[in-house]
Amino acid sequence: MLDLKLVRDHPEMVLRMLEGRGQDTGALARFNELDLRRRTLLREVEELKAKRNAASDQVARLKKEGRVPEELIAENRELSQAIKRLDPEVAKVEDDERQLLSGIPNLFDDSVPVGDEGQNREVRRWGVPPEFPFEPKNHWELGEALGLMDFARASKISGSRFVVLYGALSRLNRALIDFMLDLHTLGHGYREVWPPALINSQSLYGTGQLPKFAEDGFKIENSDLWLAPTAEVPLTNLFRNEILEPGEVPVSVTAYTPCFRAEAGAAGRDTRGMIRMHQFDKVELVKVTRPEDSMEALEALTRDAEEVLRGLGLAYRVVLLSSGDMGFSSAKTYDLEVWLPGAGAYREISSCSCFTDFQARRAGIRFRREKGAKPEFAHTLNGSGLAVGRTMVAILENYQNADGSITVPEALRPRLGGLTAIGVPS
RNA sequence: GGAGACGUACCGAAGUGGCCGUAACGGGGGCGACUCGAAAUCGUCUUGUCGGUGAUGAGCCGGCACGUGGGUUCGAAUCCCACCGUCUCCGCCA
Repeated sequence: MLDLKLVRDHPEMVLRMLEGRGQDTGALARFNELDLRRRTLLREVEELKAKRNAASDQVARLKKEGRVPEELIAENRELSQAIKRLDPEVAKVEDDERQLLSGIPNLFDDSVPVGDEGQNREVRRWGVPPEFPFEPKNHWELGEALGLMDFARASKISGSRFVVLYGALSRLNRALIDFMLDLHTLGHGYREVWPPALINSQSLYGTGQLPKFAEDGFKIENSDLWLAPTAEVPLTNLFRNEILEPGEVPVSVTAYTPCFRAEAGAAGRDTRGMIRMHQFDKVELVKVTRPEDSMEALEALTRDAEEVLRGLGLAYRVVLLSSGDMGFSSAKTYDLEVWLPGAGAYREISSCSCFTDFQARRAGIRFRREKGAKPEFAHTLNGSGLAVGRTMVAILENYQNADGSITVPEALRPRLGGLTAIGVPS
């Protein structure tokens, strides 16, 4: 959520942002109208309340003297009735304004290229896409041929966009989670967290998934709980409505969770394979920083995510997203795209974003610079470190051999009991 | 799931219709005094938010907040209702 006063006093900034994101700018005019109306009403009702409070004190004083000021009480009754009429009106306008404001996306950083997807900018590449003396296969062809990846039975159990993994692939999935968590905790100084995977609507509101993106989530029936779409939600909401003391900032936390997404708008896209699932595993990185440190923290967080790909020897590139391609809450986003030989393309495997104070304002995440100082909104960041399913996809496609077996990346071998290849008796 | 108790500031906790909300009392923390320094002691300060007015500062004026939301009342932390959470006991259970 943007700062109310910023929207009020600097509409030109908001306008530029909405245009850059390719969004309807009408919200701004509606906001001004509502804000003016709210403040007018508020003044009116607050004046009445001040009068009533003063009169009530007066009643108390007179009663103490043994008098019963019938007239004053009658006057006050009328004041109260007027307040009772106005209060719901104020509440309604406040609610409308909040709803409108919470539907306005975040301002984007000056370094973000303005425009649509075509303006996305590759900032660096790492590694060399492997050459194959044969036609490289898709991960699902490889996985199914090995008998270790089963979409048919997943569909029987659950439906489309689910997968069953067996044996070495199931173990590879587990090893990847372990590898990533160890790298980030032991190597990059993150604190490991094991959070809930069912999340209440307040928390989803705090990170910006609600109210705008309700159709992307799975909601539990007869309950206020949702399946977590990403560990970003529980990790960031760890600090919701809290004031962090000077020594506690910056915060770096990481968690593995299963993630659940309805993929409502993705009909027909990535229908085959493990790229776009209703359920997938992800290791997430979250940071909470002081405002002046957040852009540098985004660079650090992105590098932390890149380290996973480097450790696994997977070629990738880093893409700075344009204003029109960025997420709703983000001020600046780097996507990590891994090379997939089966697809012959770089595909997103991590998205690292700085949300400035946008989530912090919604979620009430604040900090103090010094003991006793006034609390300020912190900045929040997150990134995938990495999406586990897509990492497995990348390993299968990049490490495939002519006979359909998969070489295990060196870094993972200790976690797979020394296994060097999947699919051939060694 | 059933029964009971509880929810007030950074922590503990008092307050049972107005003189009780920065909010008693205790602790913690900041600043100061004493001290060569420290401890002990003493003094003092320690919520946030919205609106108005200032300059988007300081200050001042006002509204709101005693888990959340309603209700009763001229007036609610206090009485009533619903919901949420915590604890204890019982039941069930990986």
